[in-house]
Amino acid sequence: MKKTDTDSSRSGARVPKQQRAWETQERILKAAVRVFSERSYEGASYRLIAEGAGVGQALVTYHFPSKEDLWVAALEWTLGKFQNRLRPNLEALQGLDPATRVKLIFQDFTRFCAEHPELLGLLMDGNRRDGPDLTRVANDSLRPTFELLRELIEAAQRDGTMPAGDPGLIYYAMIAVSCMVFSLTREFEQLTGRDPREPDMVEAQAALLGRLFFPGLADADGAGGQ
Amino acid sequence: MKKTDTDSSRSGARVPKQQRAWETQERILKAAVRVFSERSYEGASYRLIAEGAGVGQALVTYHFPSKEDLWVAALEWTLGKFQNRLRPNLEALQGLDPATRVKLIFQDFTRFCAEHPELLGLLMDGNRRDGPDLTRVANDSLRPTFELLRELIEAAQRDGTMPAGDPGLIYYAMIAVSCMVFSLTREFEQLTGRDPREPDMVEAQAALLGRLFFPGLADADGAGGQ
DNA sequence: GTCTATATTATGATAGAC
DNA sequence: GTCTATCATAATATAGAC
Repeated sequence: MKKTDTDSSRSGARVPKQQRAWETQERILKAAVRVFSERSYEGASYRLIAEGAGVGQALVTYHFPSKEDLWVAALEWTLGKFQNRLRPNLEALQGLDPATRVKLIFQDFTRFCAEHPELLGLLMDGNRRDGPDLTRVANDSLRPTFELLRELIEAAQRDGTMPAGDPGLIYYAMIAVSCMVFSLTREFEQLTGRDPREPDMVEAQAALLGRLFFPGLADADGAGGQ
Repeated sequence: MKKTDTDSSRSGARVPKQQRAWETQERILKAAVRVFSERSYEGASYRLIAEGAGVGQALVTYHFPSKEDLWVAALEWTLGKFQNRLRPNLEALQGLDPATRVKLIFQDFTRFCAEHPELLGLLMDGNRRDGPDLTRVANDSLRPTFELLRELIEAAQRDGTMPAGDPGLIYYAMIAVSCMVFSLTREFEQLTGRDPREPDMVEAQAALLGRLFFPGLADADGAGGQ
């Protein structure tokens, strides 16, 4: 966001202001993600977020002048967390065939969604409003990963290791299977008596995703399929 | 909701009050579903809903004393629409094997979701709040359909015509594939250039659902696969 | 059943001291 | 960068006339 602090070298023992500011921003973002997720975009208020971050309300407005700004930052922060997790995986998987790569990436995304159920809520809130912000997030943050995976999916389809169908629809179907049950937790608990976030359920969900989208692939990875 | 108006037979040409009230309630519910869907639970206001229904704000409060009441009514109204569509299908499909029945029911649900993308938003809003209302809706409106389909899924798994895995997770995976892309419309449009609600995309989505969850079943129904 | 008017509270955003 | 105080607006809900 701000960046470029030449930092403590000149001012001796004093804690550099920019660094304090950055820590504050992180605390605000963390609280913002939680509140946006619990109460939706419109239900989240500067006051609640400031309270959650342990700062004054006006300070939140200082760092994120409008609510939309704060929402974009919160979403990009969450997406960034997954990108940081995806990057090393992509390198480690480079030798493998396309289908296996897609499979392992989405199975990891499933685990990520279990730990970060807030992501889907943030995205759905963005899809309700019509502003230009979602467009920006989609093109800047979502598109690169989407294009990469779409190409892998198409390659896997040519190999015959993934089902036929529009790659965009398949991509979104995998996203859906990965994350939706973790955003309908209460409902699922009410109907089945089980919490989908329990570790064995998460692994069962990852295994199911593998079985659905990669029926021809051996269930190779550690997590057994129920 | 109210019912029992002995009606015009006695009072001549006068329009019975109860019937007017019921029509008003329907107009309110229709507007409520739209506003809840566009602005989420917290962002929807009595004023906006009243405006959309063409009535005064206080009249909405009269028919639905609290916002939660209105949300429950809006959700149950939407769920009722699908139930009414499901019921005749269930009878017509009675002779068929379990897998085919599940498949056709969910493919119809996919089409329903394309026409009613508001459903997922309503449910997700309910899953954020913790009140007793979602519990009530889950047990009263969701559970019967869930139990019915869960049993069919289990039967299809015994036949070997559906993949292995926790039936609850599979049920929610099918729900996810059916409806999520229609609630992330703007994102999908931005990334792929196509509107998932276009008729051919809806049918492609229904066909994909069939291919994913019923790989052993012939693509029998009218809608061709991609 | 439907309306107008209003009480009360909370919101997003700003001003200005430090 | 962070705080306290405040403005203008909009929210849910209620009261009372018709």
